[in-house]
Amino acid sequence: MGQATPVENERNLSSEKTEAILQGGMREFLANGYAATSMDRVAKSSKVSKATVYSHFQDKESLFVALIQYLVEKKFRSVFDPVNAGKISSEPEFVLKQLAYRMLDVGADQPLFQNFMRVIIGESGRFPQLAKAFVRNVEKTGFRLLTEYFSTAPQFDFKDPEAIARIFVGSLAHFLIVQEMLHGKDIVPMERDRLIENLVELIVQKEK
Amino acid sequence: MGQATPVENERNLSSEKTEAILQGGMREFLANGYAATSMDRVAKSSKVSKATVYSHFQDKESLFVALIQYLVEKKFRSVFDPVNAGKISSEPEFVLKQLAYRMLDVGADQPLFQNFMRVIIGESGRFPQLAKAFVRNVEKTGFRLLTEYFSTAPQFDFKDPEAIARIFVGSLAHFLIVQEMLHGKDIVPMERDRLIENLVELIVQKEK
DNA sequence: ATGCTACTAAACTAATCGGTTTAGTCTGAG
DNA sequence: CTCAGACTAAACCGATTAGTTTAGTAGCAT
Repeated sequence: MGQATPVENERNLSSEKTEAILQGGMREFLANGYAATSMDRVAKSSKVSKATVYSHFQDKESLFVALIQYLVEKKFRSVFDPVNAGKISSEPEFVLKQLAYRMLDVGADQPLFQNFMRVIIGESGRFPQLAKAFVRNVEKTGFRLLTEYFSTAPQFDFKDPEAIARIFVGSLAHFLIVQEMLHGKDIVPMERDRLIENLVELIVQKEK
Repeated sequence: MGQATPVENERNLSSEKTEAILQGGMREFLANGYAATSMDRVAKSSKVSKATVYSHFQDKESLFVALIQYLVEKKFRSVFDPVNAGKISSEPEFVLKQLAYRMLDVGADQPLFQNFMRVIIGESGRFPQLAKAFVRNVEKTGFRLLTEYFSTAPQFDFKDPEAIARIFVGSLAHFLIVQEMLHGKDIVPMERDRLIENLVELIVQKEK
């Protein structure tokens, strides 16, 4: 497998061009997936010559890997971990609902993130290291935040806060996948509020 | 978009060949995705000449669509709906655990199903009608079974059984995606029993 | 001015793609 | 025997692919 590091700065390659290529690569790869994206299109979308693409990145696979690593670490890292979900000391019911809404928001109306997850899952067979990077940075981040909250909030006394965190994140993530990514809105309709209401209630009833 | 119906039986095209092509197509498309699969490889894997492939299916897209429709309706339809999860009249805790184990089993040790879901999600942008077929046949089937159970089992009195069903299926499906498909086992380790135990407890505590 | 280098546009290569065609084999019906 | 049609292997087509090369431009340092 190709290495993830761009050739950049082995010489004076401008990081502006590198950035442009990553932006163009993002548009193309996230819209079409790995195999269906051509390097000519990446170059055109980056407004850079094809030769420049190949002077900044070793080959197609290297560019793709570098791009996904970049997205996973810089751009979508905190998608499941919105900046301090309100006052963390409010009513648990409020905190959890707030958190759930933000997760569904960012997943739903950011078409880029939807395509990003599509590519991550779609290519997880051929690029397992990228899938793992996604789990390490995105999923794990969400789990940790919630596990911490369930462990420390005085209203709760779960014997296994991590498992509860998984159930919380899993319910919402799966909802997002079915309703948005798989276009299930018309087939198995359900208001987000309905899911969130029931999910939070299910968990909050466990209060001390 | 191409039509889903094979050309078969407009003339005497043998359904043995059709079946062989679908099998070969399944191996290739599920392993490599749509764009990265060539028709030459499909023909070779089907042990059939390329010309025969094109006499049974109009083009690549038609074959792919027909294949996924076939898998969605015939092969993986009841994956989330295992044949009558034990005696439906047993203890709810037992019934739910049984159901959860079967869902995780079939998802985990059937590499074909994993690749199938990978392709469905990965191609859901370019083939929305296939994603919808998946939701209609696979997901909805699982939801319905559980919704019915939660509605009719005398031990429960949920005000919104459908939402609870979503939470149940979602938690398990997301677990499957992260642990198996995205190779997260080592990064965010968790025993399936731990998740199932907590999920079932969370729901069963709601008994009348 | 000279030289170095990041860059561009465009031509190029070898391979592969989806799809068609050709020439010929085999089988079963009339 | 004859004929139709399902099938095969292989050649073929034009387009597209990843990647390289070529020729030339622009900026910057000495």
